[in-house]
Amino acid sequence: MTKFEKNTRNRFRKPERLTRKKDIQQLFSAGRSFHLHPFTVKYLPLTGPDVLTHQVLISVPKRNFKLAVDRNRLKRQIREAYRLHKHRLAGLPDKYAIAYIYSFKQKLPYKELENKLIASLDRLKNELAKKNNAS
RNA sequence: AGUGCAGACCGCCUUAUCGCCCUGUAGUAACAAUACUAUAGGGAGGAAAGUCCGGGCAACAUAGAGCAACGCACUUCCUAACAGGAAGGCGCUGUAGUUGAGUAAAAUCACUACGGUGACAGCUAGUGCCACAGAAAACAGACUUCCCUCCGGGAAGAAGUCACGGGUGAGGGAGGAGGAACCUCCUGUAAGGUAGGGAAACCCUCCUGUAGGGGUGGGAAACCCUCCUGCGAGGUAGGGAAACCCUCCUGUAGGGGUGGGAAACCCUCCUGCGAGGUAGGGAAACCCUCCUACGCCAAGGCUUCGGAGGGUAAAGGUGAAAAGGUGGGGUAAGGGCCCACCGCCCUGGUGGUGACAUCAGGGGCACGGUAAACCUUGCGUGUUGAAAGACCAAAUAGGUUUCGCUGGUUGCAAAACCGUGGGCUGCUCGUCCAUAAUGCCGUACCGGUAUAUACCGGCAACGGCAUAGCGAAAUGGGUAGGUUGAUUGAUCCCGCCAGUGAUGGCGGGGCCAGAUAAAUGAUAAGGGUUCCGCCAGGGGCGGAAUACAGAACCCGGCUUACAGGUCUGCAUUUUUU
RNA sequence: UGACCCAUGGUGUAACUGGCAACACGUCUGAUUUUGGUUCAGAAGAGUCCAGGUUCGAGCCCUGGUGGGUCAA
Repeated sequence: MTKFEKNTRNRFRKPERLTRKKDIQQLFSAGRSFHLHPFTVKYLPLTGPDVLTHQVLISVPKRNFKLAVDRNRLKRQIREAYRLHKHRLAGLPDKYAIAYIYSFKQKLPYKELENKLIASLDRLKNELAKKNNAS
């Protein structure tokens, strides 16, 4: 157990974000993915000695939302929801790079976003657990 | 109070919980770096947007000048700079004014006041374009029209028509006479006259012309002959006018009066005569002007068409636009041909820093529009942009070039020490790491062969060369990171001063985001503002809305988007005083 | 972040130096055929992405905006 997961307060700091360009390219070229209504989720195991936690990337395409204000607000709301519910991913042996892509053309209220994100987190955990058992 | 326009400004607030980014302080991980924890402070905009201009900053380039390319364009000022701003000029335009001109009243023009608006250098530097229509679309002149002259009187441009048109026209002068008729003489003209008889009105006769009619006249016909009737030989025209006549006045002679008076004489009436009158009227010869029949003279005239030569550009109604405009004079007709006013151009004076304004003189006018057409003129711009650029470390990885080193002592060896080189992200100290060959040539030396020259071998000394290794530096390329650039600035607030103002100066105070796959969020509660509905009228309850929009190196502008609100000015409407 | 291009009938494209927005396919109607296709004849269908300006006149020139696309890294 790392010190980040030990923390009972739901924080979301810099190391939990996916920032390395190489990792991002790797994730988008080799990662597995599934779709759950507003989100498209991609994930890939992370390797390396420095990895202490899952790393998350949140993206809202410019194609669907022209105004920067709308994109920023959606990303902030998704990040807030992830911050409050990321503990549902605890207990996995490996650490993963995860990309949340909001692929819906209309804005959703925060409550709905939160519910959908919880569902997507549960499904992600199940898929990962299944994969580990199989291997 | 409402509405509209213009300008300036604000552009939701508070609390709690969970979070994010930056900075300071303290603590923990030995220091540092870094991370975590605690705590304090700060954390999107008027447009952060579009990326349309301008600058700072940085790298590279650069002798100077020019060309090209791009941009700008009324003036002066502000500014680091600008395509920005301020003030002004000019053009266009809105409202108001009774101020002036103008009109019947208006329209309209000018002026004044308050605004709005303009990519506002140059088409009298050049080139290009101006569809259709129209005679013509830009050197003005071709066409139509208009005007003049000529093309013909017995010859010719053609045809038609008419004697209509142009002159002359009741001539002029001298003598006789009051004057006319009349007579004599003279004279002018292209022509310039009015039959005979009678005194004359007028009548008669004749000639001629013309119009109409008749003829059992002629003739083939054209036409001729003849007869009858009508017309023509001046004017009811205008003005003047002698003789003469009448009236009146004056004079004179005679006469009358039952007029006056003593008388002289006076008054009045009648008649005659003569002379006269600035008197009145009539009369008309005649004169002047005008008109005119027939005749006469000259010549054809007029109209239309055509031809030749010339004048003119006013007219042509088309077009978005037509060759200065309006009016008058002038002309054969016209024209800036001339003139007045307006416009335009040139020159000069005055005022203004200047754009420009105004005044005077000159030019008669050449100058259509289009430069958001090419272009010309003036001014400006080196190129590239923070993913620019600078620094650091890693993989002790490679390429190329240059330089340096590949030693010494102890020791059997391992190893140690000295020296040398390098690292520890600036220097010193300190500490750590490395210190790894061989060949060839020459010189000297040693050994051998050899009488000597010479030859062979060795070499731990010196010098040189080659390869290899190690190190450093430079350079070029690749991979993935970090720090910096990068937040104290053409800064913000307040006050004073200068300036019409944009703005600038001085003084005091403040520090106000700094992310980098990229920070401002979520939840809850309350409030504010606006609108709607209900209760009801101070107010309360409920519902809805709360815009446009998110920093990315930093500034100055412009443009675009925007719920709602505040202030100021102007205009207008209503109510109250 | 920087550089650049495009927008015209339902679709794909023209319109040269500013002067009546053209062509093909498609659609519709009629003819030919037993019917369909082919073929032939004819017709309809736009005001040029939006707003403003320059000009007598704008698809074209200028300014601002909207949408779409390409390139460099």
